[in-house]
Amino acid sequence: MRLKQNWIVMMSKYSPTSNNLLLAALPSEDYKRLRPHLDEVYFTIGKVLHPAGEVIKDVYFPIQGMISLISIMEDGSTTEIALVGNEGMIGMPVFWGGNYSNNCAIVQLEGSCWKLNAEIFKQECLKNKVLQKRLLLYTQALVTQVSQNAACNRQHTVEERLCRWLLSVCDCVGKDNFPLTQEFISQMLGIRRSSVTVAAGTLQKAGLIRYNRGNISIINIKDLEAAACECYCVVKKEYKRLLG
Amino acid sequence: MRLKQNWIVMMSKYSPTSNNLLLAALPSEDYKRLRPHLDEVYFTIGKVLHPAGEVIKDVYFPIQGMISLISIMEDGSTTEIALVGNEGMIGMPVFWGGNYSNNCAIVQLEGSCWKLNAEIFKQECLKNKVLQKRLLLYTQALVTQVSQNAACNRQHTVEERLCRWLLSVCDCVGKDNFPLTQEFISQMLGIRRSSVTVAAGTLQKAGLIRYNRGNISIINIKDLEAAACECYCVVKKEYKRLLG
DNA sequence: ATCCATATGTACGGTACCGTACTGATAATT
DNA sequence: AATTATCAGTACGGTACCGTACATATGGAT
Repeated sequence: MRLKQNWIVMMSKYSPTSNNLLLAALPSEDYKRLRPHLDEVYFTIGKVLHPAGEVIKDVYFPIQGMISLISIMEDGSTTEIALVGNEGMIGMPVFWGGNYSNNCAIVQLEGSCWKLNAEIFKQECLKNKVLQKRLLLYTQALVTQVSQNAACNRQHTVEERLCRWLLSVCDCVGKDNFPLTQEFISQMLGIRRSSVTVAAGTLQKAGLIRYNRGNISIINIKDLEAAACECYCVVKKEYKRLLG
Repeated sequence: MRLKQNWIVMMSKYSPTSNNLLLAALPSEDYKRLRPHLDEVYFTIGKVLHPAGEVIKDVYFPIQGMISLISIMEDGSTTEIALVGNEGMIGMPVFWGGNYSNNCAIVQLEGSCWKLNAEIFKQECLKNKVLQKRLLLYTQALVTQVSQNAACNRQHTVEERLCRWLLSVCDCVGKDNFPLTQEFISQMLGIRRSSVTVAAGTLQKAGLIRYNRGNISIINIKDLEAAACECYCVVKKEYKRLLG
């Protein structure tokens, strides 16, 4: 509850209309036309925005917080495919034309989104060149992230990947501390919970992070970057190039 | 040389104009307008169509053969991100607007492509709704494949992944035997060459495949599917749904 | 026919991570 | 204050895969 109030205070620092970067890039007349259809909704951790394989009824533009796209295998094992913050959008298959995908979208760090009916979004995409262009660039950014994940999962150690992931989360929410249990992280990285404990313990001993019962703080971001695999920088750089 | 002649014989079975499925989906007037700009080029194994990080000058529409998108890490290790055959296109970053990406496109199985100047392609994309729609659907198919790879690399064994990969190659080129060294396969799967030897040996003993000095034959496709991870079917099904 | 380059098979110690289980700490509930 | 639930730390045998090295097979060149 305290956390949520903190967030309301933080909100006042931002524009009251929109701080999703995709929406913010729209010309104001486009935005005005869309505005009546946008509902601000607040989601807490664990909320599934899009279950895998179900037709997407609404798309979401994150304002703060963090949402993960997750692959769930037949045996129930999970792997994070991509991480989406206020630079992006949840529901890209609507833009792409497939209307749904095999991944599920789940809230990792609570926050609010602009909710938009999928059909209205689709109509807007058809006539709005600026939006199209922006969504195509975001598509490439997303593909970059997913590609890097594919290679990273094959090539890098748990500790490197944990560092990378923490840095990404840090960028995504713009804070250096966030509530995340090791259990949750293990599901994102597709590893055992106790593997997270060991890796996080090493990082804690080295003074890079601090762990406190479901709360994690980044202490030394420079060294954390050094301990992370190259994937963090590669993706960050490409996001900057593509989305500015 | 013998192989190449075989291929020329096979060609005669296909339409002489285009058997890339993306191009084939275009209305004939669109295709006619584009046709003068399309050059048929033949590529042999190992040819790099797009180096990582270089602005893409030409896009390619495979007719036969197989092209892989590869991630190359700082230490030189490689991982296949996606596999592209005549259902797809090489050079999607031109469509997406980023103009290049961090992945490189390399020929895995020789064959020919339609080559198209990137600028002309870009102009065509701007005015051609059918092409846009088709490329967006292909985008989602590609994302599906890359996503599944990310999760697969995390969750499945070498043997499962090898089976999956062989089946994918089989679908991609429409033949049940193809020239591929274990060294090459190991680079695609991001593993040691000798790990491929062991896994392929197991499959060979089980009568699923036959290996012969750089040539691999699928003997028992049903059992190979049973030995592969679920990823093969998941991706295949989604390609069918999206691209028909 | 011989040699050589290329491809595959085998071996072996090492290690990163897994599956499982249990213990210990801290917050929430009563 | 006591109890309970949740979360983190630790342990230990097991295994899949790695790095490296060397041996063997095979097709093409001389």
